[in-house]
Amino acid sequence: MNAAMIDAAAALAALADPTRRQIFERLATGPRAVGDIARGLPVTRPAVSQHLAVLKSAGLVKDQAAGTRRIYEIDPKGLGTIRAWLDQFWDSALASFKDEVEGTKGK
Amino acid sequence: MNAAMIDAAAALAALADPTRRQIFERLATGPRAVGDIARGLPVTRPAVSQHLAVLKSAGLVKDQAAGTRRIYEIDPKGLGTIRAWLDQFWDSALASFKDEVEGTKGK
DNA sequence: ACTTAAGGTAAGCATTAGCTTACGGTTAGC
DNA sequence: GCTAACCGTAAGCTAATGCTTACCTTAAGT
Repeated sequence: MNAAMIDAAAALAALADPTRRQIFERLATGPRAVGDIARGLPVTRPAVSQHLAVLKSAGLVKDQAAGTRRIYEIDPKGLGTIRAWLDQFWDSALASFKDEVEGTKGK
Repeated sequence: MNAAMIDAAAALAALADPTRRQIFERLATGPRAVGDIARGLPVTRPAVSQHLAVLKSAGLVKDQAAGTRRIYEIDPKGLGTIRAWLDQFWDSALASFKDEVEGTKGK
């Protein structure tokens, strides 16, 4: 019902791609420019640019102009929405786990 | 480096699909059989079966035979791997957020 | 034994999505 | 002003994937 839950879908879909995760993990070490990110990745720079656009619209990264370069960094907002979405199921998961270790029911 | 981090990829990819999220959310209310899950979803039962296989191999759900029916329920393991993967970036995200509110650099 | 219910699997199809090449726009430096 | 660096966008192609129909197996009920 929350607005955060809605685009938790976008954040999950964004991090589902391996290349996008690589970019995201790379940004975890600190802010970087697009060309710097593309350097060392097995894809071309335009591909990285497209991936960054997806990550940005999912609230996972932020960009910032710096002359002719654009500096990207991790945006905490996207991580927060995913975490909030996961917490929604934490109770159910714990209940399931509790039933398992107790082993009283069903067997 | 952890084994949990490796198949965090599978868990994220599994939850990236909207139908699979619907199934997962439906299971959060309690264990259900396949046909029961398919009832009310806009896809056919075999599609649900395939989705459940993906969720299962990602460690997100567990199944259990009950006569001619199979009861699926949420597996906490999959949620744990995602959470562990997310926590890996929590520090970086907080550092980024900290730089933002301080606003000393860059402006 | 026969029938019915329940569900996994195979084959095939249509859509999506990631990648590349090519191009255009903006800023720094000479 | 001109050139070079940096980056986003468009167009097009290929591979992946989600869905359906059809089939087969297993278990329960009569």
